[in-house]
Amino acid sequence: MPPRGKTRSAPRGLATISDVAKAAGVSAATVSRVLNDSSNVAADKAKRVRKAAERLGYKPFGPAQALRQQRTRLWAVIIADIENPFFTAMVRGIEDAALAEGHRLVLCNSDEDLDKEAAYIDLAIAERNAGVVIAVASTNESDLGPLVEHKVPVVAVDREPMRAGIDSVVVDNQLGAEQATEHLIETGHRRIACITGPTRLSTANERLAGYKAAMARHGRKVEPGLVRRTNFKQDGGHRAARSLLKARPRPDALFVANNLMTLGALEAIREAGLAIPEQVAIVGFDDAPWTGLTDPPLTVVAQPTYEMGQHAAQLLATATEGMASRHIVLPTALVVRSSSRS
Amino acid sequence: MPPRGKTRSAPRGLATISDVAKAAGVSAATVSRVLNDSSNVAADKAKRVRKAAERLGYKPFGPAQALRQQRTRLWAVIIADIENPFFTAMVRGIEDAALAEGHRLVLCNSDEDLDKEAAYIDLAIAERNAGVVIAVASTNESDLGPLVEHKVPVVAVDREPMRAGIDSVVVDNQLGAEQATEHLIETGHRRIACITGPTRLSTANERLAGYKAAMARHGRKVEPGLVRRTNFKQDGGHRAARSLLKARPRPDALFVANNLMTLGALEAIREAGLAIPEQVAIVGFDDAPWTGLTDPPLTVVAQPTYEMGQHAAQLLATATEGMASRHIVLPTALVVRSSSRS
DNA sequence: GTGAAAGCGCTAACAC
DNA sequence: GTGTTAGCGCTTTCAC
Repeated sequence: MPPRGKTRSAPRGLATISDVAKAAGVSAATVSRVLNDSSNVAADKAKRVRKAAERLGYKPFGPAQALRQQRTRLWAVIIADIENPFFTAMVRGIEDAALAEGHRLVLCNSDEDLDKEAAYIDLAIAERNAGVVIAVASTNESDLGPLVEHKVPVVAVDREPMRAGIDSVVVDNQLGAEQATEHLIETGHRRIACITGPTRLSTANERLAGYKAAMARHGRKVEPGLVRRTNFKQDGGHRAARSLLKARPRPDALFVANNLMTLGALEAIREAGLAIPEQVAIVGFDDAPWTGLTDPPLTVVAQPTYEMGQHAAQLLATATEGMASRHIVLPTALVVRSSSRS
Repeated sequence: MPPRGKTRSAPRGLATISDVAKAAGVSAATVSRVLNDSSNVAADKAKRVRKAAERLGYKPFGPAQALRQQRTRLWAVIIADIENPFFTAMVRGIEDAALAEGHRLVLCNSDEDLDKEAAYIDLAIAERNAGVVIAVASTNESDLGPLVEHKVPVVAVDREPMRAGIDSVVVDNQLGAEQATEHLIETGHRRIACITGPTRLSTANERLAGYKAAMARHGRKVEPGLVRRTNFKQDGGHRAARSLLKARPRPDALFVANNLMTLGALEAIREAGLAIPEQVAIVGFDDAPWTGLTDPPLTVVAQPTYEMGQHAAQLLATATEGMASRHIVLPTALVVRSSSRS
């Protein structure tokens, strides 16, 4: 038995296109044409259709459209950590822009896990999502191949994927890190350590590269012992900073390449009973609502997170088959507060 | 022309159910029966079907299922502020549980706006979403009627909607606020102010009620001038605290009923150059990654946010037509740090 | 136990 | 310009 009985105008369920057609005295095809203005329809009929649709509260049924057209109006947003305010602000930028384009977001939290990410990518394909915005779990290992093969438009954000030909929106991580490090050098710090993320993330590598570049430019040697790699989470930053602060001679400044890590590093410094910035200075990456209110307020490399999301949505909305890939690199800005200088 | 040519096994697009049927030498109906184990199928045939499906990488096409069954596997999550870590942690709880149940989340940010919320509710209905988790924009004005009428299962979280018969997951806001206020009283504060949210939010009202209850129980008069209502955002907390701190005699303690507001209040206290907790103590509502690292570390009423999300998902997954509504009230916990006592 | 057939709501090709 | 028709992929009767 079909889900509902024979077509009828009784308003139990939602109005369908043929309800509207009947009410307007035209065919379903004409209703479709009017509502998608895909072809010329006589003005009076068009008006009747619109009025009927309005009156019946007609909304086209997404799944039916999707079945017919083999694509939905849903964008999958695959991010690595939904609890990181950085991604959250970005998602908000995507959402605002998506809404304007008539798209909705399916939220996918890959949790920095390649398997979970792959599963979400498969789902996006199986469900014929109209596009995917992804902050890859790994620059080298994340496999965007299936998306490309199935012609699902993809935009990479924050983290640059290995694969060529993918639209992307990132910030100039290296320059941002360079400025942060340079700032620490110029404020008179001698032993500057760097805490960054795993090698599989382009952001972690570029920020480390920026740190090294600044050190080199100022004739400083990069001591391997002063560079730590860990996860991009609070606990990682905490562990790395704790271990760094045990080194003798102790580092007198920390450049921490991620917002949550910075929180962890702050904890570690506090636990060690060290004064900031007198004994240890600290500069973080990415601004957040709380950076001005920590003890002391944090100097950070701010990123235009919301705008990254907007740009990503824009790229997705304008993606066209066969078009050359587009890459947007947004600038960062050093926000100096008191964690780096007295 | 149909979207794809005649059915063929060529693997350009995704495998369909009839591809699997052909490969297994059975009918599409049988494939469906096997994959949904909806009816008995001979063991050998079942095995052939499963093997074929596996080999072809077959994934049922969501929209087609949705069209047939008049419902999707998507849950709409309508929250008021995606940039608030409180909601974010909750969403994560929902997501983890949803994944386990085979559901995906469509993220909707109502932005505390009734129109945006209504639009998202309409969309959830039009798209036949399988369920809705909602933190209403207004206890009194948010209209869940359409969802109920169209039999879309709904679970309210965080904020209790007016409408009866809706499953909900909330915390004991009043008790939490009472304990926070009592703590301020017991640590010797005399003029305790309260900054809470707009009257349209049950959480704002209940937390205010808790404040008043504690004051009353200890024989304190509630001075209207020491109660402020504003939005649940950082700027609201900032403005309210700034104005409160100008009062003479000045309040010597602030109970702030929301996490972002607390950040704003902290700013205001800092700008006024007052020592915390000596000149002004402060207790916030809701814990967050940064609460232990502000200057000074914040005493807060912690909420089980992730668990709220999980419970909401559980309720949604087990919602049954005609069932009595279920209400889960989770406890809060006072986390005492140094912003309330030296 | 299993296949054939119908139809969910929609759009695009085709006729006129 | 507009109606008729077919069919997207799937599930669920119905008939055997």
